[in-house]
Amino acid sequence: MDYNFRDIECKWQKRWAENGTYTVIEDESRKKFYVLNMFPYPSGAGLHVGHPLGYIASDIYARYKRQCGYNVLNPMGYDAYGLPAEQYAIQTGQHPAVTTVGNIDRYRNQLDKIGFSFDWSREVRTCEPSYYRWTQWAFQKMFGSYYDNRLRKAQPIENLIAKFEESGTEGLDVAQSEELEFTAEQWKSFSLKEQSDLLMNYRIAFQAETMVNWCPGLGTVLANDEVVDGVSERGGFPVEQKKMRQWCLRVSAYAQRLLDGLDTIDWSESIKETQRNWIGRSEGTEMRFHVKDSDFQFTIFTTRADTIFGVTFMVLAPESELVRTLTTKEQREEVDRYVQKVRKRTERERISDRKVTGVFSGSYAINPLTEESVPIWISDYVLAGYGTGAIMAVPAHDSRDYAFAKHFGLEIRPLIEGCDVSQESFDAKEGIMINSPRPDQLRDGCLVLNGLTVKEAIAATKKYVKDHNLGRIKVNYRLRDAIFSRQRYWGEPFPVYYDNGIPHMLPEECLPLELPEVSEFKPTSTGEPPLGHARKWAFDTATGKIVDKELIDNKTVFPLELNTMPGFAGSSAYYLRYMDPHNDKSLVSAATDNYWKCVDLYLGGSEHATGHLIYSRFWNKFLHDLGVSVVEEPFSKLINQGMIQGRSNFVYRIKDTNKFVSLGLKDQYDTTPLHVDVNIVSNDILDIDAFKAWRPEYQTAEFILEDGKYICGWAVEKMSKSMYNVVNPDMIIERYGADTLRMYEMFLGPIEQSKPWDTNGIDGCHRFIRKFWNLFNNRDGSFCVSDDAPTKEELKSLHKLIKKVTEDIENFSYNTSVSAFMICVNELSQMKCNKRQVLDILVRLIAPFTPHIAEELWESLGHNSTVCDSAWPVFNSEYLKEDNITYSISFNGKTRFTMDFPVGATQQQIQEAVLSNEKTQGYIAGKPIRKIIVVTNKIVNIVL
RNA sequence: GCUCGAAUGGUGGAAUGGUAGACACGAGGGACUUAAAAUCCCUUGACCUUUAUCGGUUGUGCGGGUUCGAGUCCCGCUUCGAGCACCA
Repeated sequence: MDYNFRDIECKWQKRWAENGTYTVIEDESRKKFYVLNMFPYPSGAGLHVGHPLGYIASDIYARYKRQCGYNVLNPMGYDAYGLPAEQYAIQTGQHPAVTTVGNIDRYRNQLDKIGFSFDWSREVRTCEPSYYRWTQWAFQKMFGSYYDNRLRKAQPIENLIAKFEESGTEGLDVAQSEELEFTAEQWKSFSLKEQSDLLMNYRIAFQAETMVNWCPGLGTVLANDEVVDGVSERGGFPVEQKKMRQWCLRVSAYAQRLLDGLDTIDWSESIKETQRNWIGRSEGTEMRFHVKDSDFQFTIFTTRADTIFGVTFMVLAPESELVRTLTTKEQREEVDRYVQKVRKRTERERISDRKVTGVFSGSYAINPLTEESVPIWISDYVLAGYGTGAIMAVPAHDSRDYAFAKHFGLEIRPLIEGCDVSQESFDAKEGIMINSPRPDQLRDGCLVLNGLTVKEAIAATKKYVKDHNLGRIKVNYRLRDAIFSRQRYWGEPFPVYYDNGIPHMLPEECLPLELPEVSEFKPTSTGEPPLGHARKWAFDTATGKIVDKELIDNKTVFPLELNTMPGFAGSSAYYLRYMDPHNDKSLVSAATDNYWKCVDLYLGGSEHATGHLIYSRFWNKFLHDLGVSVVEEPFSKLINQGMIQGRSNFVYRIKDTNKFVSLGLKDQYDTTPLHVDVNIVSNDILDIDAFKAWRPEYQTAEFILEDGKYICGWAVEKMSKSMYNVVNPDMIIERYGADTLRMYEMFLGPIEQSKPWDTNGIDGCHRFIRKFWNLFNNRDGSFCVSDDAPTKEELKSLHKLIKKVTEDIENFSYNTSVSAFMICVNELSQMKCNKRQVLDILVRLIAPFTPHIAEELWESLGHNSTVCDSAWPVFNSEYLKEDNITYSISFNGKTRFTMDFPVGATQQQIQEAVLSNEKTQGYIAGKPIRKIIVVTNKIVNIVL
């Protein structure tokens, strides 16, 4: 029988589906292993060959683990909410649900052809009520919680309310937006609305007026990680800063735990580093400065407390509340003008144009240590959102302060021995301190930093500030709270209604709150989000039903929230839902959660480093505090598969003609390179007839050939439609089969590396699979496995392979194991090996890589079970042992001759044998041998 | 600017400090064939030498170092990629 991959793959895919081969159930008697891919957003373009790379890699691992006896969970689902479907809906009126389902079907169809071992009975879709019910539930729990810094844990908000009733904010140590102070009496005197507003300062899901990234092009706000270089990640529309009341998640409360957790997980150093940067922990000092001729004081944050004696001015962020208070009458007009001007600048302009600008506030601050007064300036190089929005400026040791001081002619006072600040500031945290004031110039006590190193000086100043109650030691994080509202239709609705402007959670039994139908997907004419179009969008507290909004009476029927949740909401806990996808009592049952625990191997792109991978770690930690997720870190091992880039081809058109010149001759003409569809190019040779048929305007094209061929140029670019370099997996499968595709994707290179797709090399893998098939099948098509005992050489070749493949899979080094298969099959076919004992093992080894052909051959070997349930072969080193070992005898790094020694020869025996060998007789090139070193790897090195 | 990672033939890429370039593509040559496809065999880093074999020199971005021995370890650069970036 010939290798007919189409029939074989079709047959087995059908059989797997019918028999539920990959359905998995919890089984306490077996060890679990949880493999997960980042679930895809089903885009309209379908899959290209880059998408399945990670799925194939994880599928190989999942199948391998299964053969090793693990109970493997390998689920798949869809991140179904997202902007493209909604944009499409706005343009065409097509409901996003319809588009999404269509795309999902297409994805499923494509995925099924590749032969994955997914358990589809556990599929989740984030846009289905039975799924997003638990997204809404988690949000409500966050609303009902605050973060206790002492316990390092989320707590029910009721505990905090009880505390306020008893003793107000006294001795409170909790995560909060701003530090508030009130007594129990004050708390009790507040109105309901005031209490509600105050609690927002502490809740983990809270509403706040914040500066948000407003994207007019998309009509919504965006999270920080959704904004890249001042434009929206999706669509590339400009983003501006705007103050809006929004739902937020207090991710910052978990900053330290998110940082600490990184040390406990097996992720790549680069992605951990990215997260560390994003969290941006910095240890420093907060210091209070009094304002001259006033009782007013304000706080600044610095990491360089040691430079307190070099402070020559202060700077406020233009958006800071302090600006209003500290601007004097005389300066008001100028300051207002400046603040207005700054506000108009977009994020983008700020980044591209870093001119030094600023304005004097008119006030002076008093240095708490020296009582010296220094001017307070306002400039946009200080950010309102970080620290306190105010800084002490030390131009000698901070390049930004330096630039500002030079521009406005302010004093620059160096504090480190030997540093030259005439051209630039000295920012390094090293050197010996000088220029401390004399003790009698200090306000109280004495702090002399002279002679200390920077590090010592920082510590000494911190201690001084603390001891003299001038401020406190403070750790700041760059990580901001996540803005959680989107003014969109296609997302999870908030299970929230409003009573007199006070948000209330829908009762848990009313979940899920389903996304309503709307007449339009655009914002309303009054600027409300799309849900403003929904008629049936009010909550009746008396009946617990969703009713028409005309019935709103603000007594029992209240308006519902019009915002929806952002994309990361649904993807933050989906790995938990896969464990128990049909549970309608809880997100995941305790028993199931306790069995699967966490994802053992997570695969996905590194582009989610500061988005999904932070949010879901945060989300999981919160659930963990609630007692839901038993393990604090959800993904114990993470592999980031590289992007598959496109390999574009070019043709060169001679200017103003319809004539195309081959690559090697193009320099002789004035040409324009044009992208040409890679699917009509083979080995960079253009299929001229296909090219003429490709576009009507090329029908009459003429060509200047070299050697009778048209050679195309090429370049590596992103795989995209507009570059005509998209390669579709369906097409590859049609031509070579899924097994070849799987092998080739793994063969391309290390899984973590980005690399261009080049269909040219695929023949090698296809040839290999045919060769493998031919070990079992004669040329004439007959099955030809013999029951003879295998030879020593055959077993050696086989066991070398078992060892290599097992190690490689464990190390995710699939490309080298594909090579190992090729070598082994080559050797075996040269030995004409068709022994059952060998082939039986070979099939089991290759099954994770090429499951279809493996099943087919496994069946023809006479097994009744599937090969995916067979045992992983055991390596036996006995077969690799040799009688004699050939040593290379070398000096000066060159092999001079070889000698054979029996296995187990001692170092001394070898040395003596080499010394007395007839070729040396103790001398080489007339010089006596000084030293003989026996190197493990069959090499003996001689030193003269 | 700070942090992390990388650099090996025409290409993708192999090498626990131990014979660099496995494996594959591409290229060249050959066998089979009316021809094509398919299959199989040989050559393939560069340079020198030779009719050919044999042989030699050189070679992993650059410059040093450690070592009997360095693509691999250490120090100093260069280039490329990624992340963060007026974060005080």
